[in-house]
Amino acid sequence: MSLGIGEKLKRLRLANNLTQEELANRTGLTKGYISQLERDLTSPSLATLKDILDVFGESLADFFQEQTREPVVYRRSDRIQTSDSREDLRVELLVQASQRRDMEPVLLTLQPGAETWEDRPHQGQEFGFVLKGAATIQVGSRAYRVSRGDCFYFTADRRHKLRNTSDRETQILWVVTPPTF
DNA sequence: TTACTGTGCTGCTGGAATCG
DNA sequence: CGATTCCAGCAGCACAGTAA
Repeated sequence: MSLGIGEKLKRLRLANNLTQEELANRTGLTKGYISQLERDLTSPSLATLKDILDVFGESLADFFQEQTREPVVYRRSDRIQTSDSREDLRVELLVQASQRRDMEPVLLTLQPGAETWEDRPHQGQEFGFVLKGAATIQVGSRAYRVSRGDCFYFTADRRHKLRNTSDRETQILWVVTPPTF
């Protein structure tokens, strides 16, 4: 969630212990106009915005970079279930889509006997950590059994898939790079 | 193509009203 | 009573329409 220009300007002003009137005096604007800006009832020209930011010692670049900075924390409620999900297999994106991502962390929840789709060879690597349960991961012609606390890491240049071979629900934190979801 | 005119939009002002 | 909001209005600019 990014703040609007008005809210951001208000925070800057309050952080600098200025009233709207004081800021107006320093920028050569009027206090009424400052009020409108802070409530997003109007938007400043580039020159005016620069004048205001000069008072706070902040550049236009810093101001807008802050506006578009991506979140650091992703909550449980932010998770998105992908269309790959089925009744016996849940695939949840832990981090919302972004153009700048280099990896894709996913939470896989497999019911007993459930199997993922078979992934074709592709560039990049895959990493998984078994949070609970146990499973068999097949990479190329070989199969490896992993259980809670184990992890796996392989180059994705061979066909690979995962199957819950235990009689309990199995949950795996899976990180794919580059993102494919 | 150029010049003129009307219109609408936007950034901003200034002072009165309201709020806490 | 200081801080903030409201609001009518002004200036400048872009743009479309029209006449020459």
